[in-house]
Order: sequence, then structure tokens, then C-alpha cells
Amino acid sequence: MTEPLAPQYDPRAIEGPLYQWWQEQGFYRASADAPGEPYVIQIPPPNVTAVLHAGHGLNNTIQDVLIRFERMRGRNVLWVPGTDHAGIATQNVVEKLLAKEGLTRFDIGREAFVTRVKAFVEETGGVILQQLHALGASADWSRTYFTLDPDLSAAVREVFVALHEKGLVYRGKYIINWCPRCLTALSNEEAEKEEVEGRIWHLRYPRDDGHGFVTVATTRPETMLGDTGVAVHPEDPRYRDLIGAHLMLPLTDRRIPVVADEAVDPAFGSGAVKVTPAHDPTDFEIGRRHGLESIDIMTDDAHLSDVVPERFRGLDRFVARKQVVAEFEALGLLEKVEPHHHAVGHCYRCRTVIEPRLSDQWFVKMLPLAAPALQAYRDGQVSFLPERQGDNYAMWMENIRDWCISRQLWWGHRIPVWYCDACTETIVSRTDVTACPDCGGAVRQDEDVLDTWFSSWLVPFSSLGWPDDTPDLRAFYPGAVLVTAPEILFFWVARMIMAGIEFRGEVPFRTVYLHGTVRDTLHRKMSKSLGNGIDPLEVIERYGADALRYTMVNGMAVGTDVILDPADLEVSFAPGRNFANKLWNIGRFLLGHLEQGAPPLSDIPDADLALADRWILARAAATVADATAEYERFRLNEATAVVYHFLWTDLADWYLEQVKPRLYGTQGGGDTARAVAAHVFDIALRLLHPVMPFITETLWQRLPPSPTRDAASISIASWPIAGGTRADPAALREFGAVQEIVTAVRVLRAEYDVAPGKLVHVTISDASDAAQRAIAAEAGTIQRLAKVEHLTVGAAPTEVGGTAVLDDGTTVTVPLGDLVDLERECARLGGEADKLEQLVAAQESKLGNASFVERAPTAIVDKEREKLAAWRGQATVLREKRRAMGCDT
RNA sequence: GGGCGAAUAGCUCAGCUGGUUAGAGCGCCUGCCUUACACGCAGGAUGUCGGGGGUUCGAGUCCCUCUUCGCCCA
Repeated sequence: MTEPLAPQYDPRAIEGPLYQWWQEQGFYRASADAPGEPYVIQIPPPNVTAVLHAGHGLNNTIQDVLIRFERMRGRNVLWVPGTDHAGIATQNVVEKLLAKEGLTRFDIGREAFVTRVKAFVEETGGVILQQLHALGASADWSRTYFTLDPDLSAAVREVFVALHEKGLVYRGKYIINWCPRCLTALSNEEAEKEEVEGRIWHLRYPRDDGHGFVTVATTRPETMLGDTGVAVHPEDPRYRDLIGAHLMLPLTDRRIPVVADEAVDPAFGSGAVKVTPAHDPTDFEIGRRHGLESIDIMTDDAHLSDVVPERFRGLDRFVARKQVVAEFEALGLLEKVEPHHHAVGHCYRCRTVIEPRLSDQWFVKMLPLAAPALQAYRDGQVSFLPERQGDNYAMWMENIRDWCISRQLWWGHRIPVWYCDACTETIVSRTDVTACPDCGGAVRQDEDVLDTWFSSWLVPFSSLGWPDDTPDLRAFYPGAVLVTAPEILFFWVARMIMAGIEFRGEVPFRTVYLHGTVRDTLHRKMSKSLGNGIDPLEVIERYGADALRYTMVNGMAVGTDVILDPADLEVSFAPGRNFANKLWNIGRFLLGHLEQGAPPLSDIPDADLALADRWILARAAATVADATAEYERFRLNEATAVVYHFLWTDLADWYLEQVKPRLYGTQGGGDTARAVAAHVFDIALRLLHPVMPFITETLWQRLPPSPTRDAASISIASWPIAGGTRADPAALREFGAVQEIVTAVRVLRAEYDVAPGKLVHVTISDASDAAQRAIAAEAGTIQRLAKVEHLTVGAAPTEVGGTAVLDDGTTVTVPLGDLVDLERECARLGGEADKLEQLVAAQESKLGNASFVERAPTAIVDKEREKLAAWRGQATVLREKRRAMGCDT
């Protein structure tokens, strides 16, 4: 674990071995009776056949950051991983494989097919969980579940039967969303609406009395073959006389009535709508209200069935559409065709156009489940991040519709319902049924399986052993946070909340963190079909998991999308890689100087601390407080930024530069410097560990031993405590003055193109209190960092030089002799003076405004007065300086 | 059609409860191979905070409206 650091940062060399070591040590295996308040995250179980994509990368990075943070804070952490059997998706994959052999699932039969899918899943499934190892995921793999495992299947059955007993599961004939390619019903959530440029056909239906016709408008003309009525609004004057009349349905010999129904929008189309109860949800309702017949005109695969006139039979629905339109046109019954923009349902798995279809399905009655779930949100038992997503949740809950849970698939939890053919008994049972309990007759099980989400909505407790009362269940339910994408708010999150309340009596998590989507630079969602995806494994291979994680977290504010350029991984991931490399080099430098060991900071008397030491300790204290607060508020990007700034700017750019002479031994105080450096580096590594676990562990392992570094791994080391380090406002102020003086000199050097190696003289005049203390304490630092030969404090020099006035009036003059162009310096100082005078003028008018002084809080007014005084002071110094230089003569 | 969100530097985005001389990273310009790092160091330029109105002592931040883009629902 502690070989010397390689001169080059090479993530591949450290990440794999480190992950393996973490696993061997079992750091992330949870125990129900371990100390600490439990903190549980349930992974959104990926499809068992899925491979890692950028969205998974983001989702799991966030979870791992939270988990690692809370683990270090001493919570009894459990991150439960698992996979989902993904009914349609997995079945589709295997059906495609079969198709290559020229077979369909029907050719080989249900049993053989299921065996085949099982084999496929065993062979190739779960790869994604392995891939999460590369990401550094600190999940408890010993608790990995699969939704088809026997115990989780038992939970599914228990829930189905229990809900059936409560009357919340029922079977009924309704219009469902039918995918003619997957040959199954879909829930409303699974039928995704897509905007399409379609057409609307205006068709004429002649009256049966020969007196004219009624025009109806439709986007799906082929369904007219299943029409059993025409509906108009009861108040529509155009059609009032027509209500109760009959029409002759063209292309058929059917006579259909005109009915009056409130559901008709008189403003849409012609105001008369054809009614196809078997193929449209609205029409189904209208048909039911008026006793119209339902005629299903389609086969499972969306070809016209035998109930239509012979010439249409067997036609694909879209071919039939053309033919129907052609015949209407030939008959002179096609009034017009208009372009029409509308949303059409598509199968969320295969994008096939959904066919609304009348069919027998199982449903869950949602209202009784939704009501308490909505109340739980209103009571604040569960909250959403970003908050507005709560409104989304509430709106869905308020307009909840029953959930179609049966799927005409073979891969999934088979519905635990048996039918007796002998006595028509229906048996719903927790255990398999072999004979009818009533008549002893033969039974057959319902052919269908359950929606995959019918198992997913239970994982917060089924993954912990429910319905058994297990120690895990008692310790780890409910969870703390759910981290997922907004796309599955309804599919999964809302339903989990309902199931949690129904079966465990409390919500399954307190916070729902809905993160953004990973998109390309055109803000398109990454997808396989667009070819704009980013392969996280490729990124890890090239730049390391730490760089990937950093980039994801850094680019993501709460509720916003992450934009990455798939065409240029270099540009996308450079920030993470650069930072990791910087950190590596800070480590190389620092650890090299700590090889001889470092005394614990507690052994160093306060009097030995240099101003720079006090400053970096104070900065560390502030960083601990800020980073902790940001992590707690889920503002991971802010937490990262805070630590980044501390490491790169405070530590590397200033403190390490300040401390070099002491580390090199060219100056005394080496022990103090090593103690402080080791201490703050330790803190920074811990603060960064949740985001960049590998590199922080690698460096942390090589810190010299110390009583406060007694954990085997940084990942189980304690989180730094803000109160444990020192706030020191004086040090912040005074070292701040050091920084400002150094920067001022550097600016002047750059302004006058002083050669990089050339030493200059500097005079500080009008030094503020802080500046005086800064110079007293850190003159050497200033000289070294600004390349100053003589640093004098006193009256402003009379010779010509470059001058800068700091905010507090402290004046820095670099006499540059012939290097200084007097005119140029006059202009430069004049420009600055003008700018300040503008500020002063604006500030004077602000403070001259009586209502501002009266109404604004005194603290604000005082602050503004201080600003005015400072600017006036600076302006005065600049003007004097210009006068002394003879600028305006 | 209804609901929600976004618009801030060339790019990607922060800016949380109104009070900052409006920030970061990348890119760009200048100068540096300073023995931890050129994936670096030092310095620098770039913003009518989408348009218009309003509330307020004070608006990038709150309200209205328009424009453009995105998401969800019908």
C-alpha cells in the first residue's frame, strides 16, 4: 500500500489495486448491529443486461460521494446494490438473439425461452455492477440482490396477494397501451408521447336517410373500421337535430348512431367525432356511456383482423390506413387532409407506435395508495431536491390513474393467479396452486407476468429481507436519500413511497435527490441511437475514475444538467485530470519532505507558529466548515470547489511556496512546518475523499504516522471537525496583506517587463496595521515570492517608480529607474484614480440618499461607509502620487 | 393546450435568505523549462447578467410581460 509515489500520476496503476484492497478489507460491508445511526441508500437498480453509460456514472458518483461522506462522519452506512430483471428489455434482447437463428419465442415455447433468458442473464448479466467497481463505488456487494431472486419474488407475491385481499388489485377490461412489437400491455408511464408531424383526415359519413353526411376528423383513419358511433356535443347547434339519427359507416355495411356526449370538443375538427370504443380511451368511455358496441379490429401485431371486410384483412395498420383513405377518396367521401402536429405514444423500449387496445388486464387501484403518499409529502416526511420536483410529484399523485401491472411477457414474476376451468373459480395465492380448492379440478396459472416496476417499487424493504422480519430490515429501513433521475419519478420513486407507507408504515427515504441529465454540447440527451454517448469506462481508462467523478460532480449544480462533449473527451475531462495531477504533485512534494516524519501539531507550541502557519490553519478550519456545510446541503459542486480552492490556491500557490525554505532546511522551524503541512494536507485529503477516493487514499496512506491518522483507510477515517482547528481572523487579515503586497509587486513587474529573475527594491508607505504586521512577520516571504532585494517600510520614495495602492491604503512602490516610462505610469495611475473616483461618486450619492441611510440595516450602511472611506483614501494617495511625480504639469 | 424550468465572459456553468468594484474552469493574450507539477507558474483581456416594464433606499437576485430554448403532462 505504501510504495513510493510514482513520479507521474497514473490512475490506472493505483485505482484497480486500491479497489481490490478495499474489497478484501471489507470496509464497506455493513452490519445491522454496528454503532452509529444508520444511513442507507438504495441504488436505482440498473437493468441486469445494461452496460454503464454516462447517466449511470453521474448517478452512482453522487451516491458514492454521499455514502463516503456519511461513512466518514461515523454513520452506520449501507449502500445496497442490485439489478432489475427488466422484463421487456431483457426479453427483447434474447428475442433478437433467437431471431438470428430464425426462431421466435413461440417456436421454442415458454419454458425453453425462460431457460434461455436465465442462461443469458447468468452469463452476461450484472456486468454493470462490475463496472461500478471501476468507478470506485463503495457499495456493500455482499448484499447485492436481483429482483427475480426467490426472496424478492416472495415479496412480490406477498404484495400482489395482500393488495388483492384489500381489493386494490383487480382484473378488468380496459383500453390499455399495447405494443404490437413487444406484444404486451404497457402502463401509461411506459407509453411515451412523442411529438410528430402527422395528418388529420376529414371523412364523410353519409346519413342513412340519404340526406347528406356528417364529417368526422381523425388522425387514425384505419380505425373507422371499428367505429360504432359518432358523437357530438349536446349543445352544438350544428348537430342538435342529428342526435339520435343514424349514419352508414362507409366501407362496411354497418349502421351507426349519432350520440351526444359532453366529452366532445365542439371546437376541434368538425365538432363530430367518430367513436371507436375498442381503440381509443376516450371513445371507450363514450361507448360505455351510450351502450355502443366495442369492435376490436386488430390482431396482436397490429394487423387488421377477420372482423373487417375481407379486402382489409391481414393488412398492417399503416397499409390499411392508406387503403382506407384511398377508398374514401374514390367514393368522394374524403373531404380534406390537413397537416397535424400531435403527440403519439411510443413504446419506451422499442419506440414502436402504441396501439390503444381493449383488453383484459390486471390493475392496481391507486387512489387509496396515493392519498397517504401525497399526505406524507405535504407533512414533510419526504422532501425533494430540487424542491420544485415536489410539485411534480404532488400533481401526479392528485391525478393518479390506476396502474396496469400485467404484461404479456414471459420474463418476469408470473402473476400468482390460477383459474379452474371446471368451476370457473379464480384463485389468488401466495403459494403455487396445483388443484382447485373448490372442486379439485385442474388449474392453469395466469399466462402473464407483472410489470417490472411491480418488483422495483418494493426494493427499499424487499432488498432487506421483507416480508421476513430480519435484523437488516429493522436496522436499515427506512433509507436516508434516494438519488435518481427525474425520468423515473413516477415509474419508481412515487410508487416506492406508496409501497413503503402501505407495507412498512413509513416513507422509504427522507430526501429524494433528483439530479440532472448528462447531455452533449447541443444539449441532447446522450443515447446509443444518436451516437453521442460517453463511455465512462473509456474515460476512466484515459483519465482515471477520480477525474471522471470530479468532472461530473463539479459540473453539476442541484437540479441542472451536466454538459459534456463526447467528441472531445480531452476538453470535457481536463479539469478533473489537471486537478488530480496537481494533487499528485502536491503529494510528491510534501510527502518527500515528510519522509523524516512530522511531529503531531498538538506538540507544536502556538508561539512557534509562523503567520503563514496560522493562516493556513485558519483557512483549513474555514474550508472544513464550508465543505461540510455544502456536502450536507447536497451542493456537491460547491463542496468540491471549496476544497479545490484550498488545495490549489491556498496550499499549493501560497503555503507551500512560503514553507519551502523551512522544508529545505535553509531556515529553522522545519518541524513546525512539517507538522502544519502534514496536518492541513491530511484535512484536505479527507474533505476531498468522497469525490476523489483513489488519489486521496493513495496520498493519505503515505502521510507520516500520527495519533489522528489511526484508521486503516482514509475511507473509514473520521471526518474533520470544524471546531477542531483554529479560526484566526487576524492571521487571515495579515497574511492577506502579504498576498496583496506580493501580488502588487508582481503586477508592477509585469507592467514594466522586469526580467523574471531580476531582483527589485520595494518601499511600502502608508502601511496599514495589518500590512505592518505582515511585513514584520513575513518580510522574507514577500521578498522571495516577489523577488525583492530590499524591502523598506517608510515614507513614499521620491524617485520615479511604479506604484500600487492596496484597498487599505497601503502603498507599494517599486523604484524602477529608467525602466519606468513616466508618462505611462502617470496614465496608469490616472486611470486607476478615475475608476476610484467614479466609485467614490457613486458611493457618495448612495450614502447621501437619506432613505438609504434610514431604511437599510445599520450593518449595511456601516459597510458602505467603510468602502467609501477606503476608496477615498486610495484615490487620495493616487492623486498625491501623481502630483509628486509631476504628472499634471 | 396546461404546468415547470432555463437564458450571466468565446465555451460549460456558479452566484443559495435582494446590499460583491459580478465569479470559476476551459479557451484566448503576454512572459517564464523557478530542482512537486508546462496536465505547470506569474500576469492579463473579455460581461448593456436575453428585451421591456415594475416593486424597493437598493435588483443578476423579487413581480409582470415579451422573445428564445428545454423538460413534464394532456
